[in-house]
Amino acid sequence: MADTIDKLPTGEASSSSVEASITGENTEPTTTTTTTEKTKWGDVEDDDEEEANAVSELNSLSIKEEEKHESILDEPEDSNIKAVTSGDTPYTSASRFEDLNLSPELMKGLYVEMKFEKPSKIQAISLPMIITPPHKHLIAQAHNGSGKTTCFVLGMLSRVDPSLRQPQALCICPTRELANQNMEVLQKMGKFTGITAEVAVPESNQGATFARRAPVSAQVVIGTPGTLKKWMAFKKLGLNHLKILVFDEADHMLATDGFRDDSLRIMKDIKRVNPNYQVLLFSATFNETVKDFVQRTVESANQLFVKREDLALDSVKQYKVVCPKEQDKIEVIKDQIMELGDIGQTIIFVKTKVSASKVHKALAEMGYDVTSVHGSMSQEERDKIVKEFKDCLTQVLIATDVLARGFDQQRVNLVVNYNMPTKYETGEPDYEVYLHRVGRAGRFGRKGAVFNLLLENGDDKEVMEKIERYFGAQVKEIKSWNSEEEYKSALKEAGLLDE
DNA sequence: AAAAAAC
Repeated sequence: MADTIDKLPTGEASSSSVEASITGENTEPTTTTTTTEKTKWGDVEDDDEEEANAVSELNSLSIKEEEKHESILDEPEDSNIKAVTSGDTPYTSASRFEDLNLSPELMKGLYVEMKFEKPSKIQAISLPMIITPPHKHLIAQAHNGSGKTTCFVLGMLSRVDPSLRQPQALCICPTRELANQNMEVLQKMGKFTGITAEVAVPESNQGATFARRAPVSAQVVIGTPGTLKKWMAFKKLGLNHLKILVFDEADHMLATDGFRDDSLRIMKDIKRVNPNYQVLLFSATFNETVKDFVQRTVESANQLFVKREDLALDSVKQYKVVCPKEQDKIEVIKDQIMELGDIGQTIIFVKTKVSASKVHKALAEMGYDVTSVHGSMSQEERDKIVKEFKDCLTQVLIATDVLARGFDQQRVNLVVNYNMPTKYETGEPDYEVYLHRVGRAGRFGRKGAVFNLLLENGDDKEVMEKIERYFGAQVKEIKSWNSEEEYKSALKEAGLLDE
């Protein structure tokens, strides 16, 4: 992870309003707090990082910060988060990490290693819910780049008993890259705690050596579904002391076209051994279908949701360009992006592994230095390409949706949709994937831009319109696909180019 | 007609 902190949005207090309502007996009005201190976001890893707050007195409920002025800072969590708590446990938003009763070792990790100053919005609200007994389940939605990772990583670390050398916390991720990235965050944040952790992805511990390996003694395990299932099936991962299970990108982990079967299986196996375990579901997106399913599946959970219209990141400007032919998309990338100079890093998303190779080849043949990642590459190759990009050794990365979710590289300022995201079965827009791709830019409130490259013929224009309508987002059109001036003014408007 | 995980 980068230790450098580049420009962080700072500014006067930004506030947002958070509503808390309660299902259950008590319905008390929420209290209002206004944040007036300066806000400074710490360097964030993947999806998030932050801290938590604590639970304070058991008064009524929670949490509400009303706000007035629009924030002048590009804070990703500027919009409302609707909180619904289950039962009568009162929670108070944590405005400081000190409110969370964390161990001194963990606090040191937050301040010294992570360089955090104070909890982000989602952290302030969710951490008390995660940490406070009776440790109810949590379904939490928050914006891309707003600090979700910190919520669940801190949640896991704070719940582990360091003296018990057994797996106690488990985190399931949709890709190996995300598992690795989350592990990096966990090790950094937990650096002074002595808590042990292990990644469970196919690449490690394989083949003949697997059968002979000792059962996991690491206290936190982060991995991908297949490998975790395998470890469990072979009794390498004991569940007896598991007290917390986290699903990163939870909507995808519980979608029928995602990892629902694996996820349900793992939940069931843990529940059989430990009925009182805690489940945390985190994602920036929960469409109505998945939301309904998870609400029925993870019962009596505390819930945090963001309205669809509030989900788009204000700091990331979106544009669309209609290209007459497929080849013109390559021309756009070549003339308008590769020749731009210094605007930070770029990710070009494509639909298939074959397109990834094609686009890569086309640009490479023109002499441009680009790299690409997709799921057919060897794990070593994937790791190498991703690491080079994270180390800023490469500027332009072509990727399939392997990297659509969760991938945290703060220097990504530009996202290009070479192909629009659509659902496999229906051809309908994949709204969630679109939002996640956009979220690869503008991490933690940074400025960014998205160029959607649409083909003149076909469904692209309709797909784009539906996405605009769905999020109520403003997507400006670049009228002439080959007009350098238009791209430049777009990038200036997005704040990526100087006047 | 697919991205991803992994058997």
